[in-house]
This record gives sequence, C-alpha cells and structure tokens, in this order.
Amino acid sequence: MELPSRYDPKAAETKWYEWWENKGFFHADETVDPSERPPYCIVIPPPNITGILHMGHALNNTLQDVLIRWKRMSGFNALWVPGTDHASIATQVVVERAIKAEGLTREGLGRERFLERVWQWKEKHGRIIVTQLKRLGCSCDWQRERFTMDPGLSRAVRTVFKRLYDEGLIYRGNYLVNWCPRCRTTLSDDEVEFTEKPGKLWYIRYPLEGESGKFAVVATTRPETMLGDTAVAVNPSDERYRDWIGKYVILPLVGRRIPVIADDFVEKEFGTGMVKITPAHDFNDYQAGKRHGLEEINVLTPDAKINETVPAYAGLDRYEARKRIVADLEAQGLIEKIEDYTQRSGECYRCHTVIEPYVSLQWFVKMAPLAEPARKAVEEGRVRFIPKSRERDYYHWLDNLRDWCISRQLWWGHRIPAWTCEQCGELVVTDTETYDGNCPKCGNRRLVQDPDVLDTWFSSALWPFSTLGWPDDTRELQLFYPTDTLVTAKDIIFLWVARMIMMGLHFLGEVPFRDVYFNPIVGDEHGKKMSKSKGNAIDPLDLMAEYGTDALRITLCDYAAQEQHIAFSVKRCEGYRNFMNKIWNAARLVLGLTQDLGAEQLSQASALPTRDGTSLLLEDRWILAEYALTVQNVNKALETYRFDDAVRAIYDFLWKDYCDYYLELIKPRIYGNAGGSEQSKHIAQATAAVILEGMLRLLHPFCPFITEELWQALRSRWSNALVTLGNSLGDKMLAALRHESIMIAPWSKFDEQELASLVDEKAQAAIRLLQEIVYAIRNIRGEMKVPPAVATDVKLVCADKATRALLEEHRDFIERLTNLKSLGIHSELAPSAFTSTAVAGPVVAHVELPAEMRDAEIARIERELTRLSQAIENQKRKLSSEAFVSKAPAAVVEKEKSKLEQLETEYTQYSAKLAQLTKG
RNA sequence: GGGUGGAUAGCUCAGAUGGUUAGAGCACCAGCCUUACAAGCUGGGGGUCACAGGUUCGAAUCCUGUUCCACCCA
Repeated sequence: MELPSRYDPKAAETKWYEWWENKGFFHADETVDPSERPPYCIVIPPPNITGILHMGHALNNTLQDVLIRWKRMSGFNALWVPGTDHASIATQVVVERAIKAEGLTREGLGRERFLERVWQWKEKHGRIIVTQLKRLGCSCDWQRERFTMDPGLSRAVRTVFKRLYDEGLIYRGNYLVNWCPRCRTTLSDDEVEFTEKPGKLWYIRYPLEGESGKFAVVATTRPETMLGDTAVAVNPSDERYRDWIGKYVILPLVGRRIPVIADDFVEKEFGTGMVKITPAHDFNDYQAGKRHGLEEINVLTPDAKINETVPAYAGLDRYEARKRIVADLEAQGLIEKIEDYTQRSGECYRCHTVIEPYVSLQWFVKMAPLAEPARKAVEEGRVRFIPKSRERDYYHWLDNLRDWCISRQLWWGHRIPAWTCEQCGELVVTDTETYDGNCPKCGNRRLVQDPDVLDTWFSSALWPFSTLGWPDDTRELQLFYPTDTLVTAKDIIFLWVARMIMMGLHFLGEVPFRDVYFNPIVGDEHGKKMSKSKGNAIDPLDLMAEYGTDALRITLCDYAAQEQHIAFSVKRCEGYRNFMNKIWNAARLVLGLTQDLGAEQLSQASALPTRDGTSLLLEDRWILAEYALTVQNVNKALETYRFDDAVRAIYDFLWKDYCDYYLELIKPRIYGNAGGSEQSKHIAQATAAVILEGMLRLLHPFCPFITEELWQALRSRWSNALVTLGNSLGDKMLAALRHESIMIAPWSKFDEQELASLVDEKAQAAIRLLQEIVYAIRNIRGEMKVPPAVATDVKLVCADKATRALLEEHRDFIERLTNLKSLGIHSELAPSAFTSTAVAGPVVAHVELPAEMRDAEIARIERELTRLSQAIENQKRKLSSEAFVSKAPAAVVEKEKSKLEQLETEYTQYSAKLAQLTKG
C-alpha cells in the first residue's frame, strides 16, 4: 500500500466509522459472562434534541470515548449508552418559532396538533447532534440509543412520579414560584440565571394614616409591585422606626390600609431601612407574609401584565406599568428620590426573560429526605468526584435546598400522570399513560388530567437506570448498574448530577455511578465563555474539517488537565494536526524500512526473550525501555483521569525519542550494512515495527481514525503469517494484528515483570551521554556557522577508560547524527588544528574548524566560563552554609556536591582550552 | 456580600507530598527542500513564576495580606 506524504483525515474518518458501526464493534453484548469480560458502563449526558455540537460537547464526548475505547481494548464489556433529551422549553420555543413562519401559533393549533408538529420536528432535526457525535468518532452503542420520551423511559418517569407521590415525597400546592412570563411556565430554582444590570432604586412615600404630612419612605427596584403591597416592614432593632411599628400607612394609588410590621429579615442599611412587603411577588416578602399572616395579592397576569385587581393599570405590561406608576406617584409628590442601583435579577435560562415570582398551583418534590442519602453517598466515597474540590459545591447546594418545583406549563414533555375528579375534586395519580377508571371517591367518570408536563430534569434524573430498562429488571440493568464513570461539566452538578444520585439511591438503593469526572468548561482563547451572541464561538465541526477529527480530539485531551477552565487556542490544534502528520510519516518510513521483514523474523527478532542475548544494540535496548515507560505512564495517567499527561507522554516519546533518534539511528542498519549482521537489521526492523504498532494501540482511544488507518496497513502486511506465537513483543504484535480492528485489539500494558525486563537504566544513561555529545557537536556547528553540508573532524577526549570504551563501541551513534569526516577518541588531547570545544558530562568534544574562527571561539569560551563561575559560586555558597549541610537530607547534600564537582571539571576544561587559545 | 479556582516566556499551558540551570507547543531569530515528514530538520534568544510580607537550611510550590481575572451561590 502506497501512502501519500501527507495525512488526509477526511477519507479515513468516514470510512472507518461506518465500518466499525456496521461490524457491531460499538455494541456491548449483555449475554457475556461478567467474569470473562467485566462490565464497564458510561451513560452519555444526553444533549438536547435542539442542540448542535459545540466545543463543550466535543470535549465531553471525546473524553468519554477515550475512556470507553480504553476500557473496551482492556477487555471490559464496555457499554456507552447514547441518547438525547427532549428539552421541553427549548424545543417548544424552537417549534413555536418554526410554525410562526406559517402564521400558526401553539394555541391556534391546539395541544394535540402542536405535539404532532413537535414530533415531526424532532424526527427531522433531533438527530443532528447524533450525526455530529458520529463524526467525532464516538463509539456509542447506537443500538441502545435512548430518548427521554421513549415509551420505556416515559414509563420510568410515571413510575417514579407515582411512587414518590404515594410516599408523600411529591405534593401539590399553591406556592410562590419562579415564573417566566415569556414561556409562561414555572422554572426550578436551578433554572434561573442571575445577572447584574444597572437599574434604579425608587424611594416612595406611603402616607401615615391619620397624621398628614408624615410618610413611610420605602425603597424598591420594582415599583410596580407596590400594587400588591400588604405591609411595610422595619427591623425590630431599628431605633429610628420603633414608634412606627403597629401603625398603618395608606398605599398610594390603591388606597389600601396596610400595617407597619417588624421583622428581622429587613436590612437596616438598605434604602431607608423601611421596606414594602409584597408577599405575592417577592420570595423574601412571601416568607415574611407567611410569618405575619399577610394577605397575598397577585397583581400580575401570567404574561406579566397588571391584572384586574387594579383596574386603573390593568392590561399594562409590567414595565409600562412601572413608568405609569412612577409618573403618577411623582405627580402626587410621593417620589422622594431616585437613585442609580445595580440590580440583580433572575432570568429564564432558556429565553433570558426576567422572571417574576408568581403564586400558583404547582407540583413539588420534597428534597430533604432525598438529599440526605445523596450527601452521604459522596461523603462515604461511594461516589467519587474528580477533582475532589467539586464536592464542596455539591454539599453546599444540598444544604441549602428548597423543594423542587417540577410542573411546567408546557405541552412538550411528560404529562403529569394525575387526574382530578370534576365533581368532587379528588386527585388520582397513576403510573399508566391514561386513566379510565371512575373517581375512587365519588364514582364519577369525569376526570381530567393535569395539563402540565414535568421538568425535563425530572426525567434526566432517571437517565442512568431508565436507559438500562428500569423499571423492568433487565439483564442490562443487572450487568451495568451502577455505571462506572459519569463525564460531565460542573455547571450541571445541581441540575443533573445531584438529582441522579438522589433518584438512583432512592429507587435502586445504589449510586448511579462510581466516579464523576468534571471536564473543564471551554472558553475562547482569552478564556471568555463562548457564545453565539459574542461571536467568539468556535465550531468544532470547522476544526474537524480543517485539522481532522483526531487532531481536535487529542488537542481537547491535552487541555483536559485538573484546571477547570480552558482557553482554547486553535494554534494548539494545528500543532496536533502536525503531530498526526508526523505519525503518518513515521509509519510510512517504518513500512518502507520493513518491506523485507517476514513475520517469522518479526517473531524471532523482537525483543523480550532475547534481550539478554547479544543481538540487541544499545539503541534498541534504550528505545524499548523508553517505550515501556511510556506505556506505563499512559496507563497511570488514564487511571487518574489525567488525559493531558497521557497525551504528552505519547507525544514526547513518539516525536522526540522514536522519530528524532531511533528511526534516524536504524536507517543505516537497514539501508546500508551498518550494525554488522543481517540479524541486527532484523532486530532494528522488528523493534521499530513492534513499537509503532504498540504505540498506535496506545494512541487509539485519543485518535481513533489515523490509528486504525495505519494499523490496518501493518495488519495487511503481517496478519496472515502462519506463525506459532510465543511471548515475545513481536509475537504479541502479531497476535494483536489477528484482530479485525485496532479498536478491539488488546490494550498496550506491561505487567511488573515485563516492565522490569524492558527498563534498562544502563542503556538509558549511555544514550543520554551520547545524546549530550551529539548535542554538543551540533551546538558548536550551529554557533560557529558550519554549513550543514560541511563535514567536520571531531575528537572526543575522556580520561575515564570505561567511558572511552563506551564511546568506541558506539561511535557510529555519534557519526550517524552529526555530519563527521572523522571521529577520534582519546584519553588526552594532542594539540593539533584549531578546534572549538564543548563539555558533555565527562567528555570533551573538540570540533576542528578553520583558524579564523579563533576569536569567536574565545568569546564563546569566555561566555561559558562566566556562566560556570556564577553557577559555581552559587553552588559553593549553598554548600558552605552550615545550616544547609546539617539540616538538609544527606542525599540532597550529596547531589549538590556532585553538581559542584561537575561544574568545576567543566570549568577546568574550558579554562584549559582558553589558556591554550590565548597562548597562541 | 459569601464561596471556589486562577495569575509561570509574546500567546496557550505543564510544573504530586517544598531540593532542575523553571519546561512544552506556538510565535520569534539564524541556517537547512539531508531519499518518512517544510504540517519538516538543526541551532538560538526569551521568564526577578501578579505584588508585599512570613515559615524554612532551601519556596513557582506552604501560610497571611493586597491587586486583577474567571466561575458558582445568595
């Protein structure tokens, strides 16, 4: 197979995804014996059917795919349950907008026909995000795709509703709730977003009853609510108003006589210290009203107009009414003053309309009894949060909970399974979709179902078990519940994560997942939140198109550190695109280098059992050691959700060790006759191939497409070999290649024993020294402006005999990586031609240069000497400190000493050289 | 107002339990189309680790305060 010199992601992406899916590789078999393949399960945070893929999704789902692919390759029966969420409000808003274009309204269509339209819309647009997840490479089990309004999941919702109702944990009542006047529905506390905006503070005079000319002055940010005032309050400890308590004021414009009451909640510092109380339109006032038995007067309609309670203003929008009321008060001289004020107001999280507190008849879930076990589960570590710091937010939320308002005045969603008898008002709650029985109390046949639907998050809270078939006791539920890892972002820890824990514990008696990994929030390159309105949003699909999906995925993984915020830079994505190309070309090279390598030779020549023999060269031992350590580091990183560490370990090894050094080193062994024997050639070929193949498997969870593409190229070369497989690395590679796809091939991992046999500190140290020498020579050539094409004569000088022997043995290592005419190895330098000198550990490298470089060399050495003498001084100061020597651990002191010695030898070498140069 | 996290090279970020000459990628400078890769190779410059104190033999790392930024909650 001939590979082009640049990696083209597009072709690989569609080809392999379809193939994987058709092959059924994403599907988890529920009939598998768990002792053979232990279950591992992730449920997707279901995206909205209205959603399109944004960077947050891309990150979140990439990480899930990394985990699931890793576990699948590691031998787990890995199930990733995908699906979507019906998103009542969002979807309803979108569809209403769509039908508006046809001149239709929701009300005009009526409930049933409107819902038909929503379903149609859902069929057409609701799977866009699913398609996009596939483009991202997500290996979800699409045969198990779920939707929150599927019949099964809907049944789960009703079952939960009825059971909670029967247990007294769901109740209905008239309470003050968050109301969105645009959506004309309630919202839960967690669906309200708070923003600060410049506003005004109006000081209004309420005439004191019976004492003309005296006023209670109250400050308010919402003057229109005064129409519903039923009291004025002061703090009981406020000396200024002690006399006022118990008196009455006359509410302007309305004429209502209302009392002045005392309550602790009044802040003396706010405004005048006297506040108006509107129990029906403010949460604090509502509580105060309850405490003092005040009347609740609702002055608003559901769309936030003034209602008939106040005929003079009836029908006016709340803001229009505000203007009129202020003007009218002003006309009567009842506005004391108006101040600028930063107002905090709650907005609907879907449409950003300012919400109104509004009293109405709603359904609630009693939270306290559910919250306590949920708290305990995290405290006791049955659910782990990663990073752990998120636990605080969770506890804080649980400790400050109000009951959860779950009814929504919408049509799209799970209709509340409650019926009211038209005759006697009896309430019937069922877990069935319809109820056609009689009223259990009066026997009447006419019962009407509650018109409202449930909060979307009510069904999302059941997601980890409703998707697995609950309330039926399915095989999936037995096998995969509790699920293993939830990957989500911290912004829905309350809306979603906490509620899943509550519901899981309550209905299954077991936590829904063991680990919750909170992925960072993706912002733009300056850290600002991405949003369409700001215009700073990056479309992941654009990035995939430009840089390739794998590059996007690995970039996101690189960003997924413990830090909870990402300032996403496209430049980094470009860097990883280049990395993809690097791997591509490395593979091209290896395929070229191994053209004549048969499977038998691969099996025999590869490393593990023959390592102690004479056949491995130093660089083979070294690269195998680094490879083994990389495999180990990646495994460790994944186990601790350090996706960034994993990516960097792979990057550094492949680029810097494998490509920059190893592949360069073995070229002569394979092309030419360097390295001696045919066996040495086979070993280089086999080692290169084995490591490439193993690294592709290690990289596969991060970059599934390019790894499959290249791995199939290896596979087509070696998988058909009829070799009896043993235990060598080559055999393992051949065994892996017998799998149809890299995604079901075994995961790269070494046990303790294998690791011990591969790690080779001697080889690593030797290579380090040789690299230092190479670097010293290159450095001189670079600094002294030796053109790359010009070969130089180099002499290496080292007093130590063993080191000289090492240099002698591996002189070709140095020759191959620097452009040399000759390489001499000496115990001391016989003065000859002019050279430029650098110290590399115990070795001094002399590069012969034209004599006119002399002045440059002197300057260079003087720079080195200045640097060294400073370092030596610092080092000496440190070591001469009595406190340091006596208090620091001996090992540290030793280390500092040998550092000093090294610096001093270097200094000696350079000054000797300088002396020689200046002498003439 | 309360809480959390952050401030490290021009930019985006790494830097367990304090002990390196503070790292990477990108950008920058110089030189190379060396038969895998110019999306590449080789070399180089660039940081008083936000500021001020403190603990310690030793602080980017621990403590206190200040400033600025982000997010969450009331």
